[in-house]
Amino acid sequence: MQLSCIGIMVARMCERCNYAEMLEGHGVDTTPLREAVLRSVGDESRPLAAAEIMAAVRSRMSINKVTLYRILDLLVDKGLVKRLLAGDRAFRYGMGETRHHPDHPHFVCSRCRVMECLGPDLLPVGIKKFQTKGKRIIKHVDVRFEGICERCLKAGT
Amino acid sequence: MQLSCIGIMVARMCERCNYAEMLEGHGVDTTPLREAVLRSVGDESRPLAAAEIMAAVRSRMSINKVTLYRILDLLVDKGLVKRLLAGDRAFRYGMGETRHHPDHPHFVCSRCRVMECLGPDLLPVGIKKFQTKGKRIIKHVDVRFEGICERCLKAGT
DNA sequence: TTGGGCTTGCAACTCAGTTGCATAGGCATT
DNA sequence: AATGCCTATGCAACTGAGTTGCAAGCCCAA
Repeated sequence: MQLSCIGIMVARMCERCNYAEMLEGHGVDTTPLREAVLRSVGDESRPLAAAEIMAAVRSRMSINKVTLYRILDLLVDKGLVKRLLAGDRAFRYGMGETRHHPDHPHFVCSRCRVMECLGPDLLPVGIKKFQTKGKRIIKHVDVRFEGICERCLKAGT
Repeated sequence: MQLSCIGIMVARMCERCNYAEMLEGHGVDTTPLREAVLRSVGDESRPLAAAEIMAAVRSRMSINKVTLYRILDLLVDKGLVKRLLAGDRAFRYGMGETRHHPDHPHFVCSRCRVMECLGPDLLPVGIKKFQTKGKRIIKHVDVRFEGICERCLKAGT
């Protein structure tokens, strides 16, 4: 990460330009903090709690917690980021759906509360074609697997 | 509800005896408060937030909020009650799985945050046979539909 | 009757997130 | 340059849901 935008082409796309573009593409003016928050979420393979995002952003610049929550609200609102439930009191934040990030279920370890992304293939077939049974409107489905993660299995008795 | 245990047989089972029996059956000594809490959860068709359970119990007897949370912890621990996520910061509590209450997905209205139970038939086929892919152990799957409920659809523009 | 183990209550606390203001920068208009 | 406005950020104080620590009160057994 932190690849130069005008450097030679490398395997990974220039994330820096990318995140700024993503913001603009969703009608959000980019600011250094917004970009840093989105980058912190996007550079991780698993959804993070606000406190983890704050630590990640603070490793590079200074940010107030209120600002962080406001930026997260904004990004969730614009669909760039998804607010996820892990089963404890803290929300997790992961990248919103795009071509590169298709909808997928999550796994939460009930011991260490870490949340992981599962492959979209683990979304049970047919779950996308849920009916609007009754007179309610169904907009999303959220599939959450719970159990013990690999690390805890290795570590614990 | 509140049918007499020694009265004539009516369509519904004697809930009073039932809840006490359920407690004992799960190795929990019954007390008036525990029974009242379990009844409040069991008599509802939808999962309730702690505050709603408190109101329901208090309509019949007095209870302290700490006691309520401790009883809920106990019931969840013993499997009599299930702690559910609605998308806001408050847990919901619904009856645990039994022969009469099979596993089922839930619906949450993103406008009024009310949670409803959906039929077990709405659990996408095959979701029960999820693999223990990788080296993690998967214990539960939680399927949550989100959208706008019937009441809000009628009420709102 | 002494002691231990439960259940319940009260007060104070925690944690994650929110609200209400103040400040500071940017841009447009005068 | 001065004025006004609009947005982004920060600080302090607050909120809501749940938790912790400790003190009764009660029951049963030794």
